[in-house]
Amino acid sequence: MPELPEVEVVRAGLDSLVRGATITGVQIYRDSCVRLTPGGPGEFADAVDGRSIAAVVRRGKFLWMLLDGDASEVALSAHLGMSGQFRVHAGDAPPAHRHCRARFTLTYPGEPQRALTLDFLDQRTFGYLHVEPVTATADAAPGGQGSPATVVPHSVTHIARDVLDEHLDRDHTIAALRTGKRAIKQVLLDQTVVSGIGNIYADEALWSAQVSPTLAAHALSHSSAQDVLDAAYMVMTHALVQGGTSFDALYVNVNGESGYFSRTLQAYGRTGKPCARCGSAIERIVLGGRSTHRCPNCQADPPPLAAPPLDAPPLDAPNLSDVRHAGELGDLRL
DNA sequence: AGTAGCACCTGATTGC
DNA sequence: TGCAATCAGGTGCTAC
Repeated sequence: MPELPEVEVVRAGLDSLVRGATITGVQIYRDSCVRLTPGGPGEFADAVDGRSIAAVVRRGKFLWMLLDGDASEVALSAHLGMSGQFRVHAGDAPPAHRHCRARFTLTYPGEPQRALTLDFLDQRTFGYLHVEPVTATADAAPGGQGSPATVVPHSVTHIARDVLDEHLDRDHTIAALRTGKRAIKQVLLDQTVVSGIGNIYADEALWSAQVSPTLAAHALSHSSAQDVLDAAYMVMTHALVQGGTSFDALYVNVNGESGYFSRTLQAYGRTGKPCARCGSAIERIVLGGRSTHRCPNCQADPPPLAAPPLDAPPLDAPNLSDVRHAGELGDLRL
């Protein structure tokens, strides 16, 4: 399932391929893939046809193309849901795939020979496209004073900055993670607290920080909250680097089940297998209707006051200085 | 205000 | 073998 690292891989791939292109054709194969647009697919197609793509931007799992046009700037927003993919075809495009929900024809001003076909595929149809105005905001994250001005689509204004965002208000995020009666895992999945964390990486971050997913947020210590946030950063960072290395420029694959990161998962999906730290069997519980995986020993609830030493070697954080977020329009190479 | 629960949807897997 | 039930997931909406 696409979470922040996978979406960033898609964003980077799309940005390198479609920036500067003009949308000269739109086909919608499944009307319901267009959402949050009152006029439906017709309005969507009319709004994006003829516009050029200035950049591909992301916050958390929300992705959008900034469109230049003669009217005010708008965004072609996309959410990949559980199974969304973008695929780019150079030259003659094959017939639309069975799961293709929308197809865009792209041309390049001054390069009449150059054209691309951009397909939006989505097997499970939780993903969607829409077109909407962008909004300048000091910071979409609640309480994030002092962050630089940012332009985000209207539908993204309530989404917090993500774990990899250098302007994430760390103190505010830690405080938010320690607020409320909800289990800490449910707070981690709340995209208005901190964005980009999905079910898989929430389990991984909590395993790494040795925090029980069922612990009430208000019972989380300040240092444990720091550990959880740091662990989320590490897990996301390593996934991003692995995803980036396997990325094919003309096949922008975000199918989480392709598993480029699954081999390094320590908790998610490992029910019954030994914990890499202590050997206890990883257990599966249901929390908020979502499957949750934890080590019953080193993620005991309540957590041990003195955490046992880590056997696993510490992770080194790769350099993320070239990961681009909303409002930052530099080049990116993975 | 904060929280819980459900709808949305398809394909793979499991159970009978 | 074939059918039915279950499961997976993120987000937005509604209800409490």
